[in-house]
Amino acid sequence: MPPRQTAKTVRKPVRRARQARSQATVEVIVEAAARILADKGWRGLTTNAVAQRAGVSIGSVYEYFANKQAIIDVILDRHIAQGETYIAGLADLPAGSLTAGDIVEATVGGFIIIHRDNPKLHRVISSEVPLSENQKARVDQLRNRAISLVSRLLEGQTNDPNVKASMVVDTAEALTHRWIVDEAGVPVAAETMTNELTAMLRLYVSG
Amino acid sequence: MPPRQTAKTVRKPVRRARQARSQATVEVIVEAAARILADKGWRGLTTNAVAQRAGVSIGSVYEYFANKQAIIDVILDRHIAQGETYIAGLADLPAGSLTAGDIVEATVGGFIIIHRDNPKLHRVISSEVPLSENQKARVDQLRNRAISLVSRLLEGQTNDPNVKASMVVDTAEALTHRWIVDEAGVPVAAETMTNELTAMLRLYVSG
Amino acid sequence: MPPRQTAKTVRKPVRRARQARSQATVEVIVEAAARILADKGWRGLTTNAVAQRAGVSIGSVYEYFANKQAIIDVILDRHIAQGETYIAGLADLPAGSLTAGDIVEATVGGFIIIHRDNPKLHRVISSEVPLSENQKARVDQLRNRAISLVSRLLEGQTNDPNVKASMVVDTAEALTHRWIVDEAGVPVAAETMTNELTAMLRLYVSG
Amino acid sequence: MPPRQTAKTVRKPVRRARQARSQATVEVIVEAAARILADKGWRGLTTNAVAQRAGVSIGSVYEYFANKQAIIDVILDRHIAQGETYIAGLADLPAGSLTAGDIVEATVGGFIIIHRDNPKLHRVISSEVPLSENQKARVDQLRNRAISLVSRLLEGQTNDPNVKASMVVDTAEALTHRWIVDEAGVPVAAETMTNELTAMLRLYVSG
DNA sequence: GATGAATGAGCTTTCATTCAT
DNA sequence: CATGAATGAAAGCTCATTCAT
Repeated sequence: MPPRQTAKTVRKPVRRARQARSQATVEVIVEAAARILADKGWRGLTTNAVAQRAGVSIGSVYEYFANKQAIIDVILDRHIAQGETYIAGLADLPAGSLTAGDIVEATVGGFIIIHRDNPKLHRVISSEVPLSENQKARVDQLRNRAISLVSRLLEGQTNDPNVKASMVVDTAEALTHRWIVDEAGVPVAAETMTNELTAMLRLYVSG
Repeated sequence: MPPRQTAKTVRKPVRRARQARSQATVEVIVEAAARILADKGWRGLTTNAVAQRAGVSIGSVYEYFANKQAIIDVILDRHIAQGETYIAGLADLPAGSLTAGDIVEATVGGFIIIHRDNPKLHRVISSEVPLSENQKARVDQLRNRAISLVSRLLEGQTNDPNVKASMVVDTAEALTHRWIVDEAGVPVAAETMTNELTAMLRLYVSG
Repeated sequence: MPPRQTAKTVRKPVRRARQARSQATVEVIVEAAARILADKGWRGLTTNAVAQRAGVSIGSVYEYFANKQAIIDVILDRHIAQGETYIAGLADLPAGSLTAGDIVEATVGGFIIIHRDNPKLHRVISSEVPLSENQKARVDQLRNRAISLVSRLLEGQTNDPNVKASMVVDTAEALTHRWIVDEAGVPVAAETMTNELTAMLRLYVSG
Repeated sequence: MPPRQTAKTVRKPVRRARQARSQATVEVIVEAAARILADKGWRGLTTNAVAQRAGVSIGSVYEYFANKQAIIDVILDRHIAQGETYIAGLADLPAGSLTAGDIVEATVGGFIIIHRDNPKLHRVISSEVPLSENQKARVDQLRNRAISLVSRLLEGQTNDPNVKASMVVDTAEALTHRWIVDEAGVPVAAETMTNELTAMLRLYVSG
C-alpha cells in the first residue's frame, strides 16, 4: 500500500535531510581545511590532508567543491564575512550620540575582537594565502564600507571626517593586526600599545 | 703609458673576467627570480621559470644556488638589507638637535622611500612568501633597532620615549605599507594620507 | 543454499576486492622492479621505468612506496627472507641423528637451492646494489644463525664444531654463489664442482 | 743564434716532458678516483669530485679520459692487473719441486696478499661497481689462468689436477675475499680461519 | 693544453584531480 | 552519492659532458 503523501511532500523532508547532510559535510571539510591552514600553513594544505582531517574521502571533497581553490574561497569568504558582521555592528551605532572618543574606542575594540578570533588562521591568511582579484576587491570594499560608516559617525564632530575615518580605520586595523596576529616579539605589552593607539587616535580625531 | 704587467698581473684580467661572469650570472638569476615574484607571485616562482627568464640553463642556477630557497633567501636578504640601510641612516641623525616633528617626518619619509622601491615585489614578499624563522627574527630585529634609534632621538622630548617610538615606527611602517604596497584602491590620495599620518604622529609624540 | 549475508558482510567483498587490488598493485610494482634489476642492473632501475614496466602510473608507485629505496628494500627483504626460510629448515633437522656427511650435504644443497632461484637478480643484488647498514646486519645475522645451527648439528661429531661450521657455511655459500650466480664461464661443470665441494667439506669435517 | 740541436733532438725531451706531465695528470686523476671510490663508494664517484680531489679542472679530466667510464676502467684494469702479477708469480714457481701442501699455501697466501691491498677499494669494486662484459671476461680469464697454472703445478701429485685446481683457486679466492674484504663481523678470527682453509685444501688435494 | 662556467637530459617526488567500483 | 586507488603534469634537483676563453 503506497503512502498517501504525494511524491512532492514525501521528498521534501528527504531532500532536506540530504541537504542537511550535505551541509554538514561541507562544514566538516571547510573546518578541516581551516584547522590545517592554521596549524601547518599554506604548504600543509593539500586536498588529501583536508579529506583525511575531515574524515571523508577525497572523492567526497570533490563532490562538494569544484577544486581546492573553492575550499579556500569559502574560508576566505567567511573570514571576510566576519569583518562584514562587525561593520554591520558599526552601522547600528546611533549616529550623533557618540563622542569622537567613543567612536575611536568602538573602532579599535572592533578590530581587536576580529583579530583575536583565531589569530593563527588570520596570520596565515594575511601572510601566505594568495587572494584572488575578486577577494581583494571584497576586502577593499569592506574597508571602504568601514571608513564610510566611521565617517558618517564622525560627521559634525571633526573636519574632514572622511580623511579622519580613513586614518582611524587603517591605523586601527594595521596596528591591532600587528600586535595580535603577528607572532613578532613586541617589545612593549600589547595592552599598553592598545591604550596608546586609542589615545593617539582620540587626539588625532579631536585635534 | 701602459702599466708594466708581470706574468701574474697578466692573468688577473682573465680571473676578473671569470669572476665578473659568475657574478653577472648570479645577478641575472636573482633579478629574474625577483621579477617573476613581482609579476606572477609565489606560485609562479619555479626554478625552471627562473632559469628561462634569466636566460641561463637550470644547471647554472644550481651552480650558484644550493636550492630554490637559497635564491629566495638572497631576495629576502636584500629586501631586509634595504631596511637596514635605512635604519643605518636614522642612526646618523644628530640626537638632540631634532624636534619631535623632525623625527616623525624622517621616520615616515624613510618608510615611504623603502616601500616605493618595487612595491609589487614588496607586496608579494609580505603577503605570500613564507619567511624562515631566521628571517622573521631579522625582520623583528630590524624593527626593534628602528624603535630603539627613534627612542633615543625622542629622549628628553617626550615621556615614555620607548612606547612612543614603538607607536611611531609601527604606525609609519603599517600605513605607508598599506598606501604604497597594497594595491588597494585607497579612496583618499596617498599624499594626503601621508600628511595626515605625519600630523597625527606629531600630535601624538608632542601631546 | 546461499549464505545469509548481513549488510556488513555484503560490504566485505568490496573491501576485499579493494585490498586485493592494492596488494596486487604492490606486487606488480615489486616484481617489475626486480625484473628490471635482473635485466638492466642497478643503473636501469628508475622509478619511471618501474612504473612503466609495472603498467601503473608513477603516482601509484608513490602511493605504495615512500621512495625508490623503499621498493629496493622490499626486494632485499624478500631476498634475505628467502635465506631465512632456508635457515629455518636447517633448524628442523634432527640434531644427533645425522652424520657429518649428511650435514654437509644438507648445507650445500640448501645453498644451491637458494642460489638457483633467480640467479640474475641474485647477482645484481650482490654485485651492484648497495645495502643499508641494517640490511648488512641482517645478512650477517643470517650467516651467523646458519653457522650456529650447523655448529649445533656438528656437536659431538667433530672437534671445534663452531670453526668447522663457519668453514662449511662460508665455503658452501661462496662456491655455490660463484658457480650458479656468477655468469663466469666455469671451466668445469657445476655439478662436478658441487660433488667436489661436498667431498672436500666431508673430508674436512670428518678429518 | 739558433741552438745547434736539430728540431728533432730538441723536441724529443719536450715531448717526453709533455708525456711525463700527461702521465702524471692521468695518474693523479686515477688515484683521486680510486680514493673516492674507497672512501665514498660508487655513489660518491662524480667526475667533478674526481677533478677536485685530483686538483685539476674538470676540463682536464676530459682531456685525458673520454668519459667517466674510462677512468673507472683504468682502476679496474689495474685491479685486474694486480691479480695478473700475482698469477705471473705463480708461473715462476718450479713445477715439480713443490708438494701439494706448498702449492696450496702459495695459492692461499697469494690471495691474502691481493686482498689485503686496499680492502675498501676491493670491496667497493666487488659489491657496487658494475663491470663491463669485457672486464668480466678478463676476470674470468685471470681466474682460468690461475687455475691452469695451479693445475700444472699439481700435475702428478693428485688425480684430476684441473678439477682440484679449480676448487683450490675458487675456494681460496672466495674465502680470503670474505674474511679480508667484507667488513662483516666474522665470528672467528681471520687468522684461525686461514689456517683452517689451508688445512682443508691440503687435505682435499692430498686426499 | 688548461680552465671552469655552462649545459640539459633525465631523475625523484608531489599533489590536485578523476573515475571505476 | 561515497569511496580511495589511480593518474600524470609539473616541480626540484643532479651530474656527465661541452666549449668559449
